[in-house]
Amino acid sequence: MDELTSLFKALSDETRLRILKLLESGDLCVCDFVAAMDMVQPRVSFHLNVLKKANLVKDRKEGKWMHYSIDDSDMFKRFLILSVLERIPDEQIKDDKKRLDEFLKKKAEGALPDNMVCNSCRAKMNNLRSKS
Amino acid sequence: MDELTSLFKALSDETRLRILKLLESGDLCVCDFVAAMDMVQPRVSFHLNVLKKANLVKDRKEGKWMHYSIDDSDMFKRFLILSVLERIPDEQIKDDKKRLDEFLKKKAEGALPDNMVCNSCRAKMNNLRSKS
DNA sequence: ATAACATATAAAAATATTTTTATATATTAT
DNA sequence: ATAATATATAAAAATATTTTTATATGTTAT
Repeated sequence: MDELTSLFKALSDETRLRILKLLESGDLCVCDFVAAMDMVQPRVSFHLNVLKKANLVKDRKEGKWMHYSIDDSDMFKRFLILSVLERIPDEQIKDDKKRLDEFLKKKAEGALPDNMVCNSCRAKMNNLRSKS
Repeated sequence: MDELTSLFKALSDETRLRILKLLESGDLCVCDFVAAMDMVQPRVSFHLNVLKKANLVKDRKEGKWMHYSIDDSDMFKRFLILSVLERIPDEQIKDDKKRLDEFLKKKAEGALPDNMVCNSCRAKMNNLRSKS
């Protein structure tokens, strides 16, 4: 029964639902969450870890960055996540989204040297640049 | 988001999953849970209340007894409950079931006067009596 | 090598949940 | 009316989770 309870426990926290909602449109690294949710980094890492232990997200290391994304390898969890995402209107995380976009834009505008930005971040930055 | 988190919070506790599993085969009153799970009554009432607030169970008063049953009026919750029930093998609550059956049998054998047993309890007792 | 950075982890503090114990309320029996 | 029973609720104690603060680890830049 432990697997079930820890799965639901992972989903029973607002901060973690905000994380899943942010991941809806693609993977993010820890510092993106920190900026988007305006939280200190260990707090974000703590929640990412809860989600990871429940197999709701997976991580991938890219240089010194750690990227998190939704783990949809299990049907039931996948269904749960979809149900959750569709029940949280975008409106509810608009502040997070706004801060995230600003952060990504700032990253892009900072004209940081190539080696300070990982590949997937650069892709997102370019995407943002072409929009504005 | 509160409705979602309190729904998952309600499902994130082993005691409450045991309650749902016991309710799989029909409604029960508080004293049935107390006997089945071998717990003090306020503890059972506390968990029933959490489930009720999350609209996972509903209650019905019958004389001095309070009967609880699964609330399947909402599709999503219904699906969640079914998913949970099918993921908990009967084996895992066999002790609860055993104590419940013994309690119901004892109720029946006690030859309690009619007015001490509510209608739905009597139905279950008769059912048990005919089995043994 | 040293510094800067991203992230993880540990320990302490703050907060929330659960459990227990005691008591209140409502219903039915005597 | 009074006693007995079923359940609810409140307060205190126990436990678990979350947040913060400080520090460790690993990676890349200088």
